[in-house]
Amino acid sequence: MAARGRPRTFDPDTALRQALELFWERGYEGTSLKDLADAMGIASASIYACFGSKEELFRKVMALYGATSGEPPRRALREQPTARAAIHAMLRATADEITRPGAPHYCMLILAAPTGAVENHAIREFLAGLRHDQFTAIGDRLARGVADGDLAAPSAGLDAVARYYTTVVQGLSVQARDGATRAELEEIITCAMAAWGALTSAPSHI
Amino acid sequence: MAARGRPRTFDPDTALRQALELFWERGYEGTSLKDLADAMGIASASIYACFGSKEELFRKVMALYGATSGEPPRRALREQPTARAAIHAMLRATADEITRPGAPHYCMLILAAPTGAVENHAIREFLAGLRHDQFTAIGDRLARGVADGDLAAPSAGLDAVARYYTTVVQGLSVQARDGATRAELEEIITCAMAAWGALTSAPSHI
DNA sequence: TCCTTTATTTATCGAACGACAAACAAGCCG
DNA sequence: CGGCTTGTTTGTCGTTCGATAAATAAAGGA
Repeated sequence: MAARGRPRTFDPDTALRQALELFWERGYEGTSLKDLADAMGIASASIYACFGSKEELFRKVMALYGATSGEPPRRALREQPTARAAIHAMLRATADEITRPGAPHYCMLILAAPTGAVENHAIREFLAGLRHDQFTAIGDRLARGVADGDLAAPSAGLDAVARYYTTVVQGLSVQARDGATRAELEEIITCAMAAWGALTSAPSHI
Repeated sequence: MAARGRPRTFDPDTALRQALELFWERGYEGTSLKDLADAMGIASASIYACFGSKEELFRKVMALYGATSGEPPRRALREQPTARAAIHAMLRATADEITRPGAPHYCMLILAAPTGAVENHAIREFLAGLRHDQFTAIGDRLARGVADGDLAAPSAGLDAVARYYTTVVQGLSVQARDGATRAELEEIITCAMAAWGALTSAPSHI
């Protein structure tokens, strides 16, 4: 418990946030250890001592990212009363996050490392796993809607609808990256939600 | 006209196709000149002599990519008789291309270089421009539908609908990258087209 | 034939890459 | 204090990066 040895001269949480900023700006392979060390204000050897390696640092960065930027969409899915409202609010929360002033306009899960050198295959798998979690969360929320009675089992299949809205989330990220405004994302979301009525047969009293 | 000097010992078109394969597998930054030279069967100096630089080679690769993989979706937009059929066929042609056996399952315009090092900004801008062309082509096709009388001007706005279907195309690429099958992409497309009726008010006799 | 032109080979450039070893510094504990 | 533990600094490891200069090779034209 007691602090043995020489104390750290930097705050790991602060350094992690600075690493997040840089990885977010440039993606995984586009960010070098020298860039990171400069931005974090420490030597690269301290990165290894504190965080393990570039890859482990990135994984910790993504944990922070998920706990911050990922929370509003997750909360929307969790707290909205109906499946339809949850999906709609999740899309809007996503749009908020990927057009936030002062941060890069895209979702790191989707665009931080979609392709790259062979030796970074593990990172791509890691991100693909997180994307699969997104899909699962959406599918689970739809299933809850069925259980709650606010959503009739869609004729298209729950998985198909979940995959569709996952696709919209992922497409939104590319749109934001290409400079789409929050208002333009809202229009896209309106279009995407226009499919809801045809996809589902929600009881009319909801 | 006459072939002056020592003739080339390799076929630039073949070499370009081999470069396309490698860039497609690994993205722009993930592919090194050594990788390219090995795959193309020539020395890196010959790449510079024939193609200029890594960046110029990539631009030529993308021209080839657009002329081959890009053609079926473009043809769908061009040749289908109504806007609705054109959008639907374009989405299905896209799905065909990004699940083609023997090729990576994603669209290079979207995922070959969405993020990266600062010095490769020009490449990202280049790809962003090609993505904008996609959006424009979709918007133009919708406008033609209005002119042809098979599509009433959508209340949501033509641009919004065009941006929506562009978003779906881009999301499909991430889905394919994550292992979605052609059948699963078809389900997504069905969901995306389910919005059409609500977005537009096509004359019922079409 | 020899000159010009173009292509290929070979070798290498300086810089940056991720990663780490060794030496030094700063705290607690006995 | 003197040892122990931990963090930081410094320097450098071997590799790879994109890019090119110089030397060699193979064709046509005079």
